[in-house]
Amino acid sequence: MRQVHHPEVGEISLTAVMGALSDPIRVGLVRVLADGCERGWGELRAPVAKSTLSHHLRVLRDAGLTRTRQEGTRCFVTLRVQDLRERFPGLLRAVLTAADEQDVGPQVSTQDTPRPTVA
Amino acid sequence: MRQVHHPEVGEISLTAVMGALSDPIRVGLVRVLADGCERGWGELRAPVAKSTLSHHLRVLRDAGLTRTRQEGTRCFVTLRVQDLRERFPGLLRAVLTAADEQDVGPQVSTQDTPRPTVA
DNA sequence: TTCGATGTTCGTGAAACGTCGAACAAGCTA
DNA sequence: TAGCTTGTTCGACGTTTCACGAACATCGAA
Repeated sequence: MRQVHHPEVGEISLTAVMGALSDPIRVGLVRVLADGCERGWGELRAPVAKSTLSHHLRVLRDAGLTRTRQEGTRCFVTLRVQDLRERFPGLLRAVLTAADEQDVGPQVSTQDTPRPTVA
Repeated sequence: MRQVHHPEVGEISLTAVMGALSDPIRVGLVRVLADGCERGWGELRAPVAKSTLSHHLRVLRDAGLTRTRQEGTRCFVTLRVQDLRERFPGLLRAVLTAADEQDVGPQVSTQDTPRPTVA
């Protein structure tokens, strides 16, 4: 399809990351990817049209939160856990903890392994 | 002028906070207020019209990041450090560290004239 | 080569955002 | 009372965001 751009670790902007995390669907996506494992694009489930999902994944990618890898016609998405830890120590953990607590973006899941509901 | 609304600690939404922190000027304001001390509205300096500054302070207040107190015709603003720590442990520190590192919102400052210390 | 699957991009609206200046409201002060 | 100070609100403007369906590009399979 097209080679996409990923910002370098040093280029990841705080305000861009904050903006990316200001939408419940995107926070839901981050939660799904939180374990650092790669997920297939088509595996992701969100209550929006696929063009909209593509848009959200693009925002996350452009902000430097995720990395997209292409393989044939398929895409795989990863949360840039290590890069984020390096650039913003403590931020990811704080966000994920709060997101779990408030159950942000609950309708986002993966086809195979739905996220367990937090007690 | 008007009684403003401040969300309770338990009502502070993660996505609202992230959205509030997605603008450099607002991050600059948070940096200025980071020590937890109260600042006078008129003491704040930012490269925008006062109506715009009022808008930004409103966004911060509505998101639950700051508290506004009125005294006569003047307003005083505080960062809700304790509330934020309680609601989002580790978040504020991570954000401030990154904001300092990237020098976000550098044009925001306080007028460094002596001001009445508020107890 | 043709077909189907997979994401991206485009075109289009509706809504939200950031910005400004002007007008306003509330409280001091002369 | 009048006038000044302080900050909010309003209306306007242009930009950006989010949403959708349709069209497109690319690759693997038939």
